[in-house]
Amino acid sequence: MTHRVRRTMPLLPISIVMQLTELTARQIRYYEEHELIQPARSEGNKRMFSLNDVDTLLEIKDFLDQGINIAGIKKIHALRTQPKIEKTAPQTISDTELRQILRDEILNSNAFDRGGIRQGDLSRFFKK
Amino acid sequence: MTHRVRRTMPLLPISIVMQLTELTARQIRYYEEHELIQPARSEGNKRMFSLNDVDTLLEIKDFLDQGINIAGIKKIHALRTQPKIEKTAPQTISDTELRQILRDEILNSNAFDRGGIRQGDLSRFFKK
DNA sequence: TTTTTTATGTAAGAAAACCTAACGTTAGTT
DNA sequence: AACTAACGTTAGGTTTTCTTACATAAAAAA
Repeated sequence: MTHRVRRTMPLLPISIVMQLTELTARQIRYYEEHELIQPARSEGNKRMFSLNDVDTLLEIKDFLDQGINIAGIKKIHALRTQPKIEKTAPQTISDTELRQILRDEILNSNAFDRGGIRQGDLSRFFKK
Repeated sequence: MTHRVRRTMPLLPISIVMQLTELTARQIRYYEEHELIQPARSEGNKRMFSLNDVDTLLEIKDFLDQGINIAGIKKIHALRTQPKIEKTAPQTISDTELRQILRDEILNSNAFDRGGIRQGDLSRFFKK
């Protein structure tokens, strides 16, 4: 009967997530509104975030810094969670959309002199 | 400037800690009152717990189940955080106290048929 | 260059969560 | 019988979070 804490367990209130990600509450809610994250809710309707949610938010932040817009990030997420291309279900991403995303990526890839391209890696927050 | 999340970082509100430990808010506050834990506080004075705090609470729960009282647990904690016996600073634990603690331990050690004697191990909550 | 859209800021009012303080309770101890 | 330890419970107040709505700057589109 012992439940288990995982990276998917809703543990953190929005105030802590704000600290961890340096995002405002408005931003976090906006990203949820656009279905980039789906934080759990407490009984009283308060958002409760998992470590994975924080990971995703850090990733979103990184992508936004790279000039990719929310629509683009949404597609990228979709591509990752459902990367199998079945012939029964045709892809919802048009060629033009995909090309636009990639073009944005390339155009902005060296706009800033940043280090690695690891996005949304929560592990960098952990010491031990 | 990147801050880091550690096991000592205050992340969790009391409601989540209640779920993780299956303790009531009253119990948790009571243990703090008796200095078994020292959770951080938010700007607005709300308790914020670290993973280490949760660990400690699980340990406290285990000890209480074993029949050790709060005073005893407090001593045990003190013995662990300051286990060096300097001749300059004499121990504050009397022999009678120590014997009482050990006697309680022995008397209750097989009162229930439980498995290992690992106390307060948060790691058992983590899957990956 | 206007117009629209995107990604936010900000404010208001309500509700949930948490706080301290205080008194009640129950099982053990003295 | 009286006391203590370890809570439960209630009350009133404060903090945090919620939704909704309107404002805005910069970028994109027309």
